[in-house]
Amino acid sequence: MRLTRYFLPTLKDTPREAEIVSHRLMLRAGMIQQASAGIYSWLPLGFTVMKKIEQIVREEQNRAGWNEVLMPTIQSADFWKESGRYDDYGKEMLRIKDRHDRDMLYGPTNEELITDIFRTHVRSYKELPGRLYHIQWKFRDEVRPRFGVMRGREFLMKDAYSFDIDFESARRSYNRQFVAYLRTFDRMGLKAIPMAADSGPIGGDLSHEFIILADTGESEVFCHRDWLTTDAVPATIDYEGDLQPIVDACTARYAATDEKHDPATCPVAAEDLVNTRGIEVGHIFFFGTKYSKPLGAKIALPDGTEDFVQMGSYGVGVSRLVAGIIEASHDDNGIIWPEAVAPFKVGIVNLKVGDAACDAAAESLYDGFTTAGVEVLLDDTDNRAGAKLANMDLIGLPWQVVVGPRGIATNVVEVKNRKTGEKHEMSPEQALSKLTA
RNA sequence: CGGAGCGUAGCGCAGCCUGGUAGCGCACCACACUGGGGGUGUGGGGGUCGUGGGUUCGAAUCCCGCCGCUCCGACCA
Repeated sequence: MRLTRYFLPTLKDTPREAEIVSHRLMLRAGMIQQASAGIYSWLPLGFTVMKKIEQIVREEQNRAGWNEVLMPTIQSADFWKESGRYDDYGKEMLRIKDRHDRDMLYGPTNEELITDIFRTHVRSYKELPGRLYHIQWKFRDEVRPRFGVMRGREFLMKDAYSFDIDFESARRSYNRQFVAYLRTFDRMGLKAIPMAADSGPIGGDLSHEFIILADTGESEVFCHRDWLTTDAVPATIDYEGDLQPIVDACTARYAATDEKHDPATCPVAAEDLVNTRGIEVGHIFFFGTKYSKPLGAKIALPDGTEDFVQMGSYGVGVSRLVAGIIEASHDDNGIIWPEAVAPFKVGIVNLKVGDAACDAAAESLYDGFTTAGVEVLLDDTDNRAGAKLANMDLIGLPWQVVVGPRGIATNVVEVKNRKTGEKHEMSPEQALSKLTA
């Protein structure tokens, strides 16, 4: 992509409304534009990153054995009346009426719809486990949206659901998601810690929030010091095998949200306990027959009797992750994208557009990267050098290749690693082979 | 939903207290000089001062209503 043809409205000044760093940087880097309170338009750079995150989530859900579907954003209130939640949900649910005066709503979540899909088509235990997910926009009319897309009213979320014959089987579904989440966040360059979370009225230990540590996080969390230095993600995973040892190993190391943490019973010595803040990027839990019962989702058992199906649900805040990754990865100059979610891998800066040698070298590099299938952004604008370099740091592409008249005279460009700040001079050919390897 | 604050050019702000017909920086346009970390000069363009009403000879400024947005708290992916 050439910057002269790319819609990237970066800002030098920080818009006043933005308080936390990810919100500031997303606005400054031209990723989003606020449409109204808690509702945002996604501009090209932000949209690209969000799609990359979405794709990683999708790949890992598929790998874990879930089938992707797509349920609508607008739902009939009928299902919610059936589950009893139409009255319970309160003002967070956006209620609307269609032209026939029917009660509709913009879905804040999808248990009702997914359960309806399941009950319509699945009659026998032989078809279990049922494993479906979708990635769809949600709307929750938060009293107080804040922090940009971190707590928007409209947000993109992956929600997966499982249907099992009994608790042991449900636990296996749960473990698959647990492990899939470890992989998902790890691929995005995040250390997401699974923390024991409030499991609500169902009880039991099958509820974990996946939290990335950040000072600006909304949740207060407690974890063992070892979490700060260890990596919990196994290199290879056999989803058909027994995942319990992996989950056990992970949950053996203490980590809990404040609602679950109790100093009186905490097994970790005070000097080993870290009390910090975090951002919830995922939440998995088992809720048994909470929805299958009111909605009548029953299956035939081997002995010919019927029973309600055991359900779990598993959410990842896709749009929130865009902000979460920035919170976890930035410096004073701007964003530092982990390569897996970077909008472009390489940014070429032509310091002197119009200079024949610089233009030729920059174009040649651009063609080389493009041909090699490396996503590249070429700054071919005629801004000043300082502005271009500052802008490139701001948008945080992992690698910068700086082409200037001084270096190109001796066939040298500068390759900079955005994260470490390391700069190395080399020929354009070497830069190409280094970054396409 | 309690508390606080803010709406003046695309962005950041001043002007308001003490009413007299709107200004600064950045950005934008033109030209010149410049050119390796957000340049310099000259000349331009752009604003029903959130909105409705009131007071007044006169309202961005004073008064009342409404709308929007943000922050702190309680609640949530």
